[in-house]
Amino acid sequence: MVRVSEPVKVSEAEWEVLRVIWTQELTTSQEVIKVLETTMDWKPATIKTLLGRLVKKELVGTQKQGNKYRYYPLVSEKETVQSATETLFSHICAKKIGQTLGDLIQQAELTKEDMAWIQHQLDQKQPVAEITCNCIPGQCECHKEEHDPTNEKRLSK
Amino acid sequence: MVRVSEPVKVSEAEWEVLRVIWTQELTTSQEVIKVLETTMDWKPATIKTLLGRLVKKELVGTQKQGNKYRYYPLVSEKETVQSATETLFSHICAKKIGQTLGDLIQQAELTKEDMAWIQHQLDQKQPVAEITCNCIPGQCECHKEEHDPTNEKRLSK
DNA sequence: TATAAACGATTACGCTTGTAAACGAAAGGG
DNA sequence: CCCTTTCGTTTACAAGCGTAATCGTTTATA
Repeated sequence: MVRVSEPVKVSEAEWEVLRVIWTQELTTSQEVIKVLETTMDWKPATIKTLLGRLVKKELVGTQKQGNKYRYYPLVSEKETVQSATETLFSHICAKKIGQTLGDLIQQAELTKEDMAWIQHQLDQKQPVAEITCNCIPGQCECHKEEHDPTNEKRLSK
Repeated sequence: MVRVSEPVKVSEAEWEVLRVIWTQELTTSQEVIKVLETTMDWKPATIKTLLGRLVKKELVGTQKQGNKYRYYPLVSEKETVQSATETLFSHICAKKIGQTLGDLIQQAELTKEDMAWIQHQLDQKQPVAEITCNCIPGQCECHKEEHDPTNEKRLSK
C-alpha cells in the first residue's frame, strides 16, 4: 500500500461523525444529528460544521438530493483505523512494536473468537530475522550509544 | 487502573522530545537539542518551547542545576503509549478490538521473539463470554437497528 | 570586571479543532 | 403566493499546536 500524500488527520469530534456515516453508509445530516445530538450533547450546528469539514477533507462525499445532501464515506473504517495506528506506532521504536502488541492483547477484552482470529493471524505470520530501528540516535535504546551524554561530557571537559 | 483526570494529550512534536527524555532518563535541554535539531530540522528555540510545554503538562519534571535544568520523565513510555492506544481504541466499537488487533499483527513486522511474546500473552488470556458494545446507537453495526433510517423514513411518510 | 554566550521565560503568529450562532436560499404548508 | 422551517455555508472565537524570535538573567570568558 502506497502512501499517496500526507495522511489526512481525523480529529476526535470528526471520528464520531465518521462512525455514524460508516454505519449508515448513505445518510443525511438529519440522521447524523439525530444519532449524535443527545449523547454527544452537541448542537445541530456543531454537527453541520463537522460534516462540512469532513467533506472538505474528502473523507466524506455528497450527492445532491434537491436542496439537501446525502453523505457517504470516501474512506473505509478499516483504512482509517489502520492509518491512525500507523501514526501511533510511528512514535515507538520499530523494535518495540511486537512488545506493544503483546501488551495490548494482555489488556484487551477478547472473546474466544477474537482469540482464534488473532491466533490465526499469528500462525500465518512469517517472522523477520531482524527489525531495523530507524529512530533518531539518542531517541531510543538501540541507538543510545551514538549519542551518549556521559561520553560527550567526558570528552568536552 | 483508575483514570484520575482527563488524560493529558501528547502532541506529535512533544512525542519526539519525550522519546529523547525517556531514553536519556535525566538530561539537559542541550542534549535534547543536539539529538533533535538536525533530524527534525528544528531550531533550538522550538525545542525549548516543547520542553516548556511538557513541563507545564507535568509530563516532564525538572531539577535546578545552577541556572539550568535537568529534565526527567514524569510518565513512563509504556503508560503513555498505553494511554494513546486507549484513545485510539475508543474510536472503535469494543467488539472490533480483537479483530483490529489481529489486523495489526498481520501488518506488523515481527521477529521470532516478538511472536513468542505475543503467543505467550495469548496463552495467558482468559476469553470473556461476550463484549458489551457501548457505542452510541446508530454509530456501529451492533446497534444499527435501534436507529434504522429506513424505518424512520417509512414511519414518517 | 565588562562582555559575550547560554538558559529558561515570554511573546508571536498562523493553522486546526471544538463548539456554535447567523445567514441566505430553497422548499413545504396554508 | 407568503411565511416558516430546513439546509448547507459563512463567520466566530477560544484553546491547542507547530514553529520560532526576543528578552531578561545568569554565568563563563577575556
